Amino acid sequence: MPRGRSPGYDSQREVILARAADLFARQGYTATSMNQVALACGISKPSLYHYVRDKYQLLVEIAEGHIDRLKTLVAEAPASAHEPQARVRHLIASFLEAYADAQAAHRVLTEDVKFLEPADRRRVLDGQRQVVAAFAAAIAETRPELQSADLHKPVAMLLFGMMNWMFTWLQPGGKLSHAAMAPIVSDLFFGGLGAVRSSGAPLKSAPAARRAVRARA
Amino acid sequence: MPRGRSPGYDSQREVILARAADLFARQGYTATSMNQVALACGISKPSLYHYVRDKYQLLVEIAEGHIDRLKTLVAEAPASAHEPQARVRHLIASFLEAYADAQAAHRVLTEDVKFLEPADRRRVLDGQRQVVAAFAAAIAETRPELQSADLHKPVAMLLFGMMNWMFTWLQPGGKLSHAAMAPIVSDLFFGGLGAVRSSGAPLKSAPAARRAVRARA
DNA sequence: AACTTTACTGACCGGTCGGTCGAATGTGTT
DNA sequence: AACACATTCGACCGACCGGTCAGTAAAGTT
Repeated sequence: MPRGRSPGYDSQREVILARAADLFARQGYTATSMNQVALACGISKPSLYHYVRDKYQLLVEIAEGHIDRLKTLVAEAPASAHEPQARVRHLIASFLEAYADAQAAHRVLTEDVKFLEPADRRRVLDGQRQVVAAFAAAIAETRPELQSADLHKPVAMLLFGMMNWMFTWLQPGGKLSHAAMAPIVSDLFFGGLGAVRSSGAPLKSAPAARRAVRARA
Repeated sequence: MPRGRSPGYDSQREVILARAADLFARQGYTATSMNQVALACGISKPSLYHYVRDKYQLLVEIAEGHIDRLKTLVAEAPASAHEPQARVRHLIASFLEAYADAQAAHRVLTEDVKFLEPADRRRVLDGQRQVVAAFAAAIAETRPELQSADLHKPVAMLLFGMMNWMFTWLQPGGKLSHAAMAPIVSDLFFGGLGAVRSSGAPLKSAPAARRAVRARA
C-alpha cells in the first residue's frame, strides 16, 4: 500500500462544501455550475471531481449536514431546562444561533430540497418533521389544550415561520442580530400563545401571555 | 390594416403566465425549460415565443403581477376599518386569501427574485418594502412604543414570516385552510405583541394581549 | 530506485439550454 | 380575388451544462 490520502484532503473537502453551499444559497442549486464551484475553490473542475462524486452529492451533503445539526440541537435541549417554557425559549435561541452560523446551508435546506431525489428528500423531510415534532411537543407542555385541539403543530410551524423567514430580511452585518431577535421572538410567541383559541369558545383571559412575562427574566 | 390580434390572444397569454408560474413554483426558474412551459401549454416552443418575448419576461411579469396585487390590497385596506388592530387583522386575512389564490406566483416572488436583473429586482423589492412599511405603520398604531424603539418593522417581518412560511407546510387540499389560519395568526400576533419589550425595561403586564382577546370577537 | 497511488489539469464529449429561421396555413380587410 | 399579417411549427444554432479522458507531477511505501 504505497500511499494514503493527503492530510489536507478532509479540510479541502470541507472548503468545497462551504463554497458550494454559499453559491447554492446565493444563486440556487440549478443556477450554479460546477465550473463556478471549482473557480470559487481555486481548483480545476476535474480536481473538484476528485473530492466530490458529482454535483448532486454536494446538495445532499449540505442539506443532510444541516438537518443533522438541528437534530442534535433538539436532542441536547431537554437536559438543559426543566420548566417547559424555558426549554422552548432555549430551543429558539439555540436554533437562531445555529441559523446565524450556517446561513448558507440553511438557505439551501429550505430552498433546494425540491431537487433531492425522492429517497433523499424523504430522509431530509423526515428529519425536519422530527425537529418540528420536538418543538410542538415542548410547546404542548406549556399549553396542553392546544394539543387536544390539534393546533400544537400548526402553531409550531408559525414559530418556525418567524425564525426561518429571518434569513430573508436580517442581514448579517446589520445592527439587529439573530441573537438579539431570540428574546423578541420568544416573547412574541409565548405572549401570543395565550390568545390563541384552543376551541371555538373564545378565551376570556390570556394566562399564557402573563406567564410569558414572568418567565422572561 | 389587414388584420388584428386574435380575440384569444390575451387569454392564451394568461394561460401561459399561469402555467409558467406553476412550473417555476414547483421546479424553480432556472430548472424550468421553455420546452416544458410550451408543453404544459399544449403549444410548440416557437408558438410560445409568439406570445412572450423571452423566458425572463415571464419571470418579471409573474413577480410584478403578484406584488402589484399585494400593493392594491394594502391600498384598499385603510378605508375598511378605523380601529388600528382591526385594520391589521383585516390585512392579515386579505393577504392570506390572496396567497391562497396565487400560491404559485407567491412562491415565485419569494424564491426567484434573485434571478431578476438589478433594475427589476429593485422595483420588486421596493414594492415589498412598501407593503411591509404599510403593515409596520398599522402595527405601530396599535402600539406606538414599538416604533420609537425601532422594533415595528422587525416585528412586522416576524408577522410576514408566519404568513409567508405557510405555503411551505400548508397543503391546499389539507383540512387546515389559509382562511382558517387567519384568526390564529392574528390572535398569536396581537396576543404576543403585548409581551414584546419596547426597551430594556421588562414589561410588568401584557396589556396588548388582553386587548387582543377583547378585539377578537 | 521501482512502483503505486494521489493530486491535479487541458481538452473534450454528449446533451440540453434559450432562442431563431423559414415556411405553411389560416384569417380578417380591401 | 388579392393582400397583409397572425398563428403555428419542424429544424436548427451557438453556448453552456455536468461529467470524463488521457496524461503529468509529485509523494509515500517498499
